[in-house]
Amino acid sequence: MGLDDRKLAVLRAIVEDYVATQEPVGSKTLVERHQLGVSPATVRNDMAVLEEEGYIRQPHTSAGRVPTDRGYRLFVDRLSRIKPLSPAERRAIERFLVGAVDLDDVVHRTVRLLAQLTRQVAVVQYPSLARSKVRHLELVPISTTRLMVVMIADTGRVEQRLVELPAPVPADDVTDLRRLVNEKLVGSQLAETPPLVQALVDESAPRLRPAMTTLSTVLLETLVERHEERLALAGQANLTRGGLLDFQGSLRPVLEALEEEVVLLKLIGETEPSTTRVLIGDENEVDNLRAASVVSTGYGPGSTIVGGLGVLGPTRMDYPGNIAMVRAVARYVGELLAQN
Amino acid sequence: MGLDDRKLAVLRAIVEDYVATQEPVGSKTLVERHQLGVSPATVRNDMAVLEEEGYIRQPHTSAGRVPTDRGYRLFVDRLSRIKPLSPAERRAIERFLVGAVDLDDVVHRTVRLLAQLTRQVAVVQYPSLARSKVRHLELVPISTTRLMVVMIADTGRVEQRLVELPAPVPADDVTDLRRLVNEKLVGSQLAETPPLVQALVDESAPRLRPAMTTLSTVLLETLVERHEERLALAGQANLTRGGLLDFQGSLRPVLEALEEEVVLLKLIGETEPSTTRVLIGDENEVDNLRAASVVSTGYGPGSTIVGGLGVLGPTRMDYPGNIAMVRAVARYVGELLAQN
DNA sequence: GACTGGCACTCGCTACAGTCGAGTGCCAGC
DNA sequence: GCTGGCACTCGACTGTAGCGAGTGCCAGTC
Repeated sequence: MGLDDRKLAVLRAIVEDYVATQEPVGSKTLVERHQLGVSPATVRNDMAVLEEEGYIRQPHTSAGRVPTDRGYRLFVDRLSRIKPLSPAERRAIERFLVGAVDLDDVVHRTVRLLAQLTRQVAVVQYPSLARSKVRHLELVPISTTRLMVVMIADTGRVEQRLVELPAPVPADDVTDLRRLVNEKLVGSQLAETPPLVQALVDESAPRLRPAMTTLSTVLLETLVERHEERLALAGQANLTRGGLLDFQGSLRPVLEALEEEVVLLKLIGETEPSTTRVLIGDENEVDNLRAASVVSTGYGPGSTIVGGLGVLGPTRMDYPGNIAMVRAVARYVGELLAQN
Repeated sequence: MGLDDRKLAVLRAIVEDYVATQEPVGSKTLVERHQLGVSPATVRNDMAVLEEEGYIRQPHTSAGRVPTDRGYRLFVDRLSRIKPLSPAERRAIERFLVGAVDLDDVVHRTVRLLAQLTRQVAVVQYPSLARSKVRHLELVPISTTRLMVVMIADTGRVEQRLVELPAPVPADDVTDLRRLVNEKLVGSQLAETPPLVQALVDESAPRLRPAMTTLSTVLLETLVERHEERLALAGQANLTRGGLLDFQGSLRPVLEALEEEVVLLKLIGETEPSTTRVLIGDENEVDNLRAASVVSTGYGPGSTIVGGLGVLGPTRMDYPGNIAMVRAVARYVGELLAQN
């Protein structure tokens, strides 16, 4: 494990060159491009050690070296500093996000912005319902036995569901139902509503009981259990950059994984708060994405986190740059949400 | 132009074989696989004519023949019968679509179903707002100067927008506003609302005038002018089937085109009612999709049309099969919508 | 002891030649 | 008008050879 400073410098140089050129890098070109102050032969010795330790490998005997997942990991953890954004990028972010009129708009703009800045596939999770509070519940009668439930969350998210009532409910009763659910649920965290919803049924007048029961089932189902999470995706065309070299020639598995919302949520769904997470190659547990890396972070108004966002690309990506972008975009989005 | 029956049969055989095998088809294999009742030499003569007329071409001298866009066009128009669905497919459609709880659900299930059945990229347009009628407008006060406008359309579509009011509006006034907009707009076709919305401003009491003006602007903006159209996409991974042979080796342009909602809408946005539209290769006007074909149709409850859906794939696709699928799915979705 | 220059070796890439065979166009004959 | 036959084309594949980038190792130097 004894990697002295120069060996680390060599690894850094290899990663940087490989990311830039997309070609295995050899000892000679390495000393030419970076001022390592030693000869190619020395670098070769260092490379041999790095290879033994599993940080780099040779695609075939007598080709240059390529970083392994482990090498990228070391690079990200210890050898790179987050690249500050250029003024142009900073401006792009601001310009892109002002003028968003509602949450949908914010999410869509964000995901496109991120895809454009990083030139990778971008993913943005809508603010998680589980982390949202109920701001208002509206019941709109569609017919006497049909109700449209519209839930507005404090994060700006709006969900609706059609409810089929067991029996006709007069308009006055709908008013009562509306008052009751709002009194009870507004302001509460969605993840914690189940007991409240249950109480709602227990406490409501017998007259309202059947309707309330149905309503509560739907509320629980839609808002808490079911496909509560949504996300937006952009920049899939970026996967085709770098010819077919990345992803060993087949985009298939990657495209398939991108169609699975569950998979993506697991990847960018925030775990630890406010740090930027980097998953490199094998580290993520999706088989189809063994050749991909993910950079993600949480976002939200102020210091709270309501959802995740990130980018996905080949392991051979510009980590410092992408990490910087993801963070910056997350911060801007957070500010935007805080304003509402 | 004089193509006798046998020449047409040869063309049909070429298309079918090429679609199935993905390889240029020669005269000998053709007579072996189809009972044409003539010798390879004769077929060769016919092929020469077909080539002269532009229906087929040779990738290189002395290879087999491949249909041109023009050849596919003739095939679709005159040489193919729509393939009836297999019972399994029929069942798959039914099973997939029952249990959809709301419009979002219907659209998502539909697009996945279509992608799975056809093994192509599927696109489903949400019911167009322009073709929807207003069922209900809800105004939810978020704060004294903020209003959430929720519009529920008869097609099940729900749109919301945040409105920033010029001055605080008391709760009673909100009630009045709600009553007014609903009285005026419910039941009207969205495309025809602009004059109604204008009238709304003119007729409202001076006290409500400022709020109503803002409200009307937003209504017009969101519901009529702006991104009124939405769509869902699935099956992009299917583009990678057939190796890199389709799309001459580069998915890039296709993936890019698929990210442009406007482009897709133009492709599947219905024009003539209720017919199935087939655009082959060059026929569609998007440069990036010159190598792709689109099969699309309109759908809606009963005989009205509220949106479009379709599939996109290489020109070398199973037209009869895909046409059948697209039609069948559109019909089922229409029935589903009619039930609501 | 660490670094360096030199050297033999590996091996993928490219170019080139040769062969194979699927497929064609044409033509004479039925 | 169809057919069998035939010469021809040309891409795909195979094998060989040379090139060159890159390596590992070793002996020599500071």
